[in-house]
Amino acid sequence: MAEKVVLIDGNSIAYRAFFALPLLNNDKGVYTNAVYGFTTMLLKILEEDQPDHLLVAFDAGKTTFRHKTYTEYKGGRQKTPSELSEQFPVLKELLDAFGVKYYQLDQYEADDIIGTLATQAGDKGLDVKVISGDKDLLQLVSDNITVSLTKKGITNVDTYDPAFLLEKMEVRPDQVIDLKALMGDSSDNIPGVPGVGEKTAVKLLKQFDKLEKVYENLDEVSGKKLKEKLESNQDEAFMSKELVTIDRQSPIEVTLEDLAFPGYETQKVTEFFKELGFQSLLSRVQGEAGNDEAAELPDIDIEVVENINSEMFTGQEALVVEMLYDNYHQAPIEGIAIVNDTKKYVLSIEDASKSDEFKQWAEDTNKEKWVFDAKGTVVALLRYGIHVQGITFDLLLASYLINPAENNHDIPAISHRMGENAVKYDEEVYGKGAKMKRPDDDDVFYTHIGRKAQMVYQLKASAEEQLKQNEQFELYKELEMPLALILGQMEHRGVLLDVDRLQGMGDELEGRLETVQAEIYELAGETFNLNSPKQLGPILFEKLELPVIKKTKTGYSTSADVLEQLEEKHEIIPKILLYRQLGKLKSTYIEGLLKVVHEDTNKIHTRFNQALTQTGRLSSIDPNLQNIPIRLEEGRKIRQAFVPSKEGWVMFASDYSQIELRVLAHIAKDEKLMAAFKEGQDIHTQTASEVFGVDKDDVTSDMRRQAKAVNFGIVYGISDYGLSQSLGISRKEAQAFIDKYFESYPGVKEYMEDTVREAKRTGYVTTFMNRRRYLPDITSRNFNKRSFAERTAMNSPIQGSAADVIKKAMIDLDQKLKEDQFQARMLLQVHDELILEAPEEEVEKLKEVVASVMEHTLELNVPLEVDYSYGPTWYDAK
DNA sequence: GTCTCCACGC
DNA sequence: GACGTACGTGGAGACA
Repeated sequence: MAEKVVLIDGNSIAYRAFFALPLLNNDKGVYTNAVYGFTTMLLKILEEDQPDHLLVAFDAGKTTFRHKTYTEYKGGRQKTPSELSEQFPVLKELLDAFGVKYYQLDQYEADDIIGTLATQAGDKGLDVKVISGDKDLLQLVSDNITVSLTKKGITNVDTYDPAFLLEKMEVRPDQVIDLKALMGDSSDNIPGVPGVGEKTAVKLLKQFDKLEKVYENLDEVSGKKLKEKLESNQDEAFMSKELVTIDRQSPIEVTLEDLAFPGYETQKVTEFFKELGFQSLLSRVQGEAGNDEAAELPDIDIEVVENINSEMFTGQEALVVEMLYDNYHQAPIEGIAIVNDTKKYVLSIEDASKSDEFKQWAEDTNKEKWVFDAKGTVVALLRYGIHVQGITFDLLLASYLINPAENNHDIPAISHRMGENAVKYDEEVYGKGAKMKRPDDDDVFYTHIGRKAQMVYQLKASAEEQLKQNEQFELYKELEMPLALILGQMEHRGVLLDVDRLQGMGDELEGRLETVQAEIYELAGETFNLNSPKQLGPILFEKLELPVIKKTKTGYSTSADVLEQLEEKHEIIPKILLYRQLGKLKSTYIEGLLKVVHEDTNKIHTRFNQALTQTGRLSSIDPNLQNIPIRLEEGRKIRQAFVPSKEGWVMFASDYSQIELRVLAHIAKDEKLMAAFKEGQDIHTQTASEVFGVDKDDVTSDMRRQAKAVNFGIVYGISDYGLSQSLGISRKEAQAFIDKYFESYPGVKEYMEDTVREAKRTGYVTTFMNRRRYLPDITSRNFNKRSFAERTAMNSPIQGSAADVIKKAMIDLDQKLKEDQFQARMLLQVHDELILEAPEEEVEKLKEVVASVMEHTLELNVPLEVDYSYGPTWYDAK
């Protein structure tokens, strides 16, 4: 890819920022709004464009060569307010901190500097991006020069390439100057031709192409008045053209090479931000990867150990088991780093796995191990016959609990967030994508993992301190940590897949898909790629002329809800829906699962991500076993391929009934809702009866369906819009439902209001076990952001507390199964249900044990209810 | 490789 | 009236 050059019009952006933002000042009383705005824009460019060359150009002084042509150039402009002009020196300091070059040239404007450099770089075939608020710069647009103009605010831009320019302004880049010459520009005091505005100018240019031609062919101009005006202002027009023409050969003394931008040093920028009081921007540089290469890390003293002996261990060490790939069920262990208060060791997995001393230490419950990702560490080493015990600290889980909104929870990112800089990002050491590999130099590799272990060792104290401060230590230590080990066992154990059965279903689907596909092609009158919405769209909405219901950014929407509305209109529609349904089953579930099944054991080993969701739920990847079909019979049959791993065993599934609504009843202490659960009412019927104001016996199935959707909406925190979509009603009607719901359950309403109020006060919401979710947008002036945050505030405690409940139940159940010496064991968790496998003969006792553990793991002020079932396959456990 | 669209579960 | 609307994962196509 061509190198990227970014040229910023410094004055223009500073002006924009100044006027777009309120007049902020920092604690020293210095105005910083323009600098702040400029910085947000700069950070965005660095993140998104990653320029190889970067320059900020400024205007120099009052007079320019243009004033010789026209003394009134830029006349009548308001003087730059002192609140802004005093920010320019600060802005330049900021650029110095970033290591970004800036330049100004006597008698020239920023435009000319940019024009000259852009032209040079463009000629060399580099990729150029110009950033400004000044439309004049659009004349620079070409195949490899884009110009981004600020819209509202500062970071919001329109990026013009020749096509977009033509679309927006109806001119080519070279016509921009003709356009300005004709219409003038009051802000620069450029006269143009009085009486000619944008419309007329565009019209003239369309007809005559350029200014010179307009005057050569004045006779052909339509309209007497216009002709006169053009005639009498010819000099002004040509002078205007000269004024707005950017000098692309200004005598600049900088070259492209001078503009090389290697990235900034986090340290310097951080310091400067702190000085200016830009607290909110700190996280954007600290989490930034790969920019502090310049600051070489100090060497650390690492001992590469081949002969492991028990003397090495103090009983409190950080342990890092390094793999290059994230699937720890398969990824080879590249090395092991161990750090304690005196030493740093690294070992190869070969040496470690054949060492009795290592195994002894690893499996000794009394020898503390501090790790990053207990689950991955344990599972990876299990493959080498080592069952790690004694893990007392997990940096990954700690970091996740402290703030689930951070999306990067690897050791370097956490370290940087916690103010430690002594470790590189993996990408720097390993590269990324296809080029990712272990460094050829072992020293580099061992140093890297040694540093990681060092970080784990070092950060334990402050991470635990933070958890305690947040009153989350129990959540961490008694819930998530033990759960990690249980999940690890579940993953490692795996679920047996009936591969032949799945294969058989695949073959059958294959045949049916071919048939349906042929029918669709027949009805469409042509063949096309049925999996491509882009190709399907035109067939349905142009060729077959079906009514367009919804559009997407890129074309016609062909989503299921759209197609369902067209079902009656053409017989091709139901076939497409069927094709989609079967195709999904085949590609995602049949082929997808077969792809990841372990070839020796026929088992599937998912990974539960315990440090991802914002609410505290788990997620499942590689494969995702939390979205195996159930709703439609056709898909549900996939579950027949999930079978017990032993002869004479059964699959046993147990799920909470309405756990979220029960949690809601508990938290909100709503009398009616609590009563309904205590009495064992059907909650959807109950809600329908309340919302529609009819007797429970008079609730129709349609009322119940709608009430169910409302309950669903409450649980998931959807908006009136969301509810309107799911019920196919108007937004007003949906809102009416929601209002009615709150009227019916005043306790719920009160809870919702309290929660939002509390979230506004503290900035976060919590669950039963003190899991947190921060909601910075809850005080946003932006209605959408704020509304979303408010719904999140209402919903997260419900969903998150339900997650707490089932997680705790898993710990209790694991304990109980061990205690009572069950052979039965957990395999999967799907948010509100647990799937186990068990010997047939344990089933009777299991029913009772599982249900009672799940129901009583936490006592709420409504009963928790658990349903269970079992059978020879997961399908039968329904 | 990354984005978009679509579809599956809770 | 804004403007994009519960949380996730994954497959396929399109584009670079």
